[in-house]
Amino acid sequence: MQKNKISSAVVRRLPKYFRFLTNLENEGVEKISSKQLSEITGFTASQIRQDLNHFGGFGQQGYGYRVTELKNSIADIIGLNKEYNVVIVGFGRIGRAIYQYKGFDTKKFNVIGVFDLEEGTYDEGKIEIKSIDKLESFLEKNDVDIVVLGVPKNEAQKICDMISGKNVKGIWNFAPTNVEVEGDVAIENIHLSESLYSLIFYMSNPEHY
Amino acid sequence: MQKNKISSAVVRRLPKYFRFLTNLENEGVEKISSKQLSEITGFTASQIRQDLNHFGGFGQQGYGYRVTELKNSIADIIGLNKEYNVVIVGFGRIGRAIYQYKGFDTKKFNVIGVFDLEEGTYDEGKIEIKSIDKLESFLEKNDVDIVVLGVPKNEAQKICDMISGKNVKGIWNFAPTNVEVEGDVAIENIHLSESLYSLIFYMSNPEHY
DNA sequence: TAGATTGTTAATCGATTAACAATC
DNA sequence: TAGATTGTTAATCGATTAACAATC
Repeated sequence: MQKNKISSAVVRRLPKYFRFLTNLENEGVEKISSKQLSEITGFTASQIRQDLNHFGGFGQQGYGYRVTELKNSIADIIGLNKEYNVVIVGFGRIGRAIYQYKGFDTKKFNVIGVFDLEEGTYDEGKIEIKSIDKLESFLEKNDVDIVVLGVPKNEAQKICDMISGKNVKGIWNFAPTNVEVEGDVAIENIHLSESLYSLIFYMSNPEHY
Repeated sequence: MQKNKISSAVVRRLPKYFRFLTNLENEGVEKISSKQLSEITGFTASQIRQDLNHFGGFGQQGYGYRVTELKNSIADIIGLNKEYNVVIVGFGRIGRAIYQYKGFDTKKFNVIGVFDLEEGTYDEGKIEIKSIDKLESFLEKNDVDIVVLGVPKNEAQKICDMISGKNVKGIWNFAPTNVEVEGDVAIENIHLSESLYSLIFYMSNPEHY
């Protein structure tokens, strides 16, 4: 019954399509062809059509795609029209940066808890930081969708062990280590130093860039 | 004369090899086979050998690889044994997080300048924040290898236009937009919302995870 | 020498690109 | 209708995996 898995290459392009289409919408563009989208995104027109057709036919032959309609369809596919309860674990530099990140719609991403080794408050008492000791019971009592992991690498796996069986659906991991969690939990890693090291590789080896 | 380009898939695995080998070294492990490394990393033994052999033969038939030696070789390949002068442009949440990020060796990454719209100081006067107006002349007078872009998306391309022709070798871009720069400059993007959106896609569509 | 494991070539698999029939 | 552009199948390309000879 299960359809073929969407390859991760396609999944990584979906947010890019969403971003470019949002820009086009803001510029007031109403229609776009795969050829035009190709020029903007750098992907081939063929690839764009292939990608979209994994999820359905959003275009009109001879015409192209309606920008707003396609943008909204992609938002639905990704799941951007739902709300998510988020907990930030580890309130160091990265946890704080994520807390205040303005890049995504904060109506959809409710940070309902912030945890760190040290209890306390932050931002003139506006943020209550709870002890990590209380994370497990918090996850049991609240409907947490996403855990943002901003703890040191030694702590990351311990937190993930707490998470399994708590109905958490995704982990956004900033710790520089691979974590595992039991059950149906998606994990997305941001490994900053790996990204920097890739950059340095290309700087050191420009013939491969 | 130019050899075949190393594929980006390989380049992205190099920092992972480096990370796992560093861990192994710290644990006191002296030798490792591609099969053992496969179990640790999740890559196939075949792939690991293929990847390494793009850069030379680092192993010994019948024996395996010496951990420290291989780790050092990979560091050399990536370019981790050199020093880099870094400038941070945009000192908001992300710029600050990167400034204080402890994940990479700060001896090798000298932050020699921090720029923002507003001049000032930070961290009890320890950090001087210069006006972005002065960035261009700073780049001319100093040998800057890497520019970290932590500005809003509308500003990002303007900064990149300043950068071309200034001997900058790499841009680490955190702005949620694609930037371009003339000349032989490597660009590495960290698109936080795209990463989050991928996570949400898999949360919403677990059958594709 | 025998066993182990690399380095490397060949086979397979999957993703991208090209082509074109369908159709607006 | 003619022109344009999608949706989709087929061809190509590149990356991964398998196999094995080389050799420590």
